[in-house]
Amino acid sequence: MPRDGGPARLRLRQAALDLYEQRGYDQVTTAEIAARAGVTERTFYRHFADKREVLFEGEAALRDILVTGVADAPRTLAPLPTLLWSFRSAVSLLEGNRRVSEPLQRVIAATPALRERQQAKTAILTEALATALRDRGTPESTAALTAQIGMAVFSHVAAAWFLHPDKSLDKLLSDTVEDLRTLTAPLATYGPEQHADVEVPRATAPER
Amino acid sequence: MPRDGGPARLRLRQAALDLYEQRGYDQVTTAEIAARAGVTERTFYRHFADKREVLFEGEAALRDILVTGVADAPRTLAPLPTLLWSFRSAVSLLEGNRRVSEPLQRVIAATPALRERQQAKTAILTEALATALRDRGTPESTAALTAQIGMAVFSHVAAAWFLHPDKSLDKLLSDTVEDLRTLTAPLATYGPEQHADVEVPRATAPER
DNA sequence: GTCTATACTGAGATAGAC
DNA sequence: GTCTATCTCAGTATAGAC
Repeated sequence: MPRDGGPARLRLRQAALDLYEQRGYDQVTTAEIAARAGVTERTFYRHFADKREVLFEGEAALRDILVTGVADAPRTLAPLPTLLWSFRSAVSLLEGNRRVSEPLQRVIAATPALRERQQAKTAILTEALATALRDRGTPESTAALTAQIGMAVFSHVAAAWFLHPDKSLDKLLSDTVEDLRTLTAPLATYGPEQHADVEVPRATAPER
Repeated sequence: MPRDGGPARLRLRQAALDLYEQRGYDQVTTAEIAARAGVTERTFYRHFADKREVLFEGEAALRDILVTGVADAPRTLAPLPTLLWSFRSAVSLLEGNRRVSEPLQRVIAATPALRERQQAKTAILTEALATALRDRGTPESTAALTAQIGMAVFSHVAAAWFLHPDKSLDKLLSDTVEDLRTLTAPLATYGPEQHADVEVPRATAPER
């Protein structure tokens, strides 16, 4: 019997993706996936925590690349440029996996339960980036915010890349950074005092 | 039997929060929640789509406030300041619901499945803000990115508010905006050409 | 309101890789 | 020998169909 990462695990992943794509996520049972991979249902659950997790193996690989990128970035870079530097180090990983990630993203987009899981994975990745920033000296107080801004940029680039397969990731990244600069430019004049004279509607608090 | 929003629904929400807090989310069955609320398990599922949804009624109220805030913001404001303006309109909602939202956030934080759902709700809220921005003329291309940046600020403020209950939300918001300005300041010198001479590590593409 | 499919868990046993 | 992947069997609870 092969060890971890062996054929069984890989066959389960491929079987799951195939079946989810053919018939839709909720029309597929874990028993079917296991059968197609040539193992029992219980084995499926020994490899993957649940029916969704089988599609998200690749997230860990991306996370490792990005965290390593942050650790390896020039020490002179500020926090947000550090993240951008790290993103560029993942470009070839993304480009190389397009063949797999495109059908994967289609299946995820079509299934609420899978979208939920992907958002959770993104949150984990964001937290990992925040930790990586703290490890290289970014202050506690801003590491989390920086990571969130960075992930917003990254997600935006990834989304644009699926819509415009012809454009290069490098180009999309610098375009998005340009957008971010434009968006945050008006903050130069933002302050609490500036708005003190503006009528701000105060909603009365219901339940929540 | 009362209609939607009636006592039964409210009792179910309170019963679920109490039980989840006392014994932990996965140690509570929907049958128990229903019994404590004095209804059948079937009634639970008539009111809420699943075991998680019962805790997230308040998200819709927050979403309505924020979307309305965006629609009502002065037309002269740029996209991101529009969101900040909207956030200030929700301050009293948040302050008024602190008594409820604190135990709620504790339960959610302690349960992976509930955190996942909350992230999904945040994603829905982000999309609603992007749509609200588009409705007032923000270009397609930047509305989504703006909404993501805005939600990062909002989440950051909310998190800080739970850690520092003494500080005012208004103060935390302007502090966070100040942080955002500082973070994005170095982008002025960012560009693809600037990094062309820097050695960027290219990872070899595994699976994903 | 009733019935049921199926996602998921636990304990215990086997067997091959090291 | 240990470790780990796999299977068997039995069970519970969620959520959807009727």
